Amino acid sequence: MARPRNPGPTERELAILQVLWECGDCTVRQIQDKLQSGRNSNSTTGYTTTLKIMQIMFEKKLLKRDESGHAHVYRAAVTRDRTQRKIVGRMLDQVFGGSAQRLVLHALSARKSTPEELAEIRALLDEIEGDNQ
Amino acid sequence: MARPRNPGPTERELAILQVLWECGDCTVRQIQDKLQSGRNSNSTTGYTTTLKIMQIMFEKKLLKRDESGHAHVYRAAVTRDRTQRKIVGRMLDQVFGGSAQRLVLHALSARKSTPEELAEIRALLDEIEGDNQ
DNA sequence: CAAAATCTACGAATTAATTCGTTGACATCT
DNA sequence: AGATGTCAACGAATTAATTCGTAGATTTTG
Repeated sequence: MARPRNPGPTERELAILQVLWECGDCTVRQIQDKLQSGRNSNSTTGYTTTLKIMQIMFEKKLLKRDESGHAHVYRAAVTRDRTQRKIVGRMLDQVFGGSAQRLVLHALSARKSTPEELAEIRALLDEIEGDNQ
Repeated sequence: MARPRNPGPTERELAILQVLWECGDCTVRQIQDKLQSGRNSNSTTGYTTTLKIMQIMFEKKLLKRDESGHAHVYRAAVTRDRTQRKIVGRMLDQVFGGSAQRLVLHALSARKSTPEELAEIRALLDEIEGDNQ
């Protein structure tokens, strides 16, 4: 009679995954430092908060960890690609009614892309059209 | 000492906005029927639940309503474009580290697009490149 | 070794989101 | 008018997410 659990990683969990995807294996302390130093506009959170979230992520199988040392060393148990794909897929339905086109339009207008990036997107379009024929 | 309020519309609120954006003005009953008939894979929710969410959305200024009749008539107070833009912007940072390109790649591979849609995306790319020069 | 620092684990507190039940007002039907 | 049905408002209950405090174990430092 209440909200069912969210399928994917939450916002905070995603921030932690970002660090792990970029930096590889980390202790909680390393994640905490990265989050604090590079925090964009979020509130400062304490060490135990980060620890707690990572423990939950471990239970959810979002992270693996090496417990041999005193400080546990964490690693992402899900790939960046797969996670991003799931999130985009869900957002396509929830926000864009399944229209990938509208999503792309907004994505391209939301940030300025470099000419190189635009060229890569063109290449992808070529690839997709090639498959269709 | 807890979670701050989410900035944008929640998942359920988004589902209601989708209907209003597509169908225009609606009573709670109409929204409820649409959600039940077209529900994809979500659990069935009762009338009062939908009513409650729409009342909260009214308080949040996400909806306007005409209270002159017995059954209130609701209307979206936020545009689809603006809402989608915000959500994409937030997701760009949270999920894709600001890389619009990666988001586009996933969006295009997540769903098959028609040749017409792909052509429109090309046109948009042309436009963007024109602006840059 | 003793003191200080660090880390994990446990549990508590807070809040937003979600879900309904119930009640009273109003409308429609017979 | 009386019975029946619809609707808004209120409040309660549940759960996930988030945030820390504290205690006990381990490591490092003097």
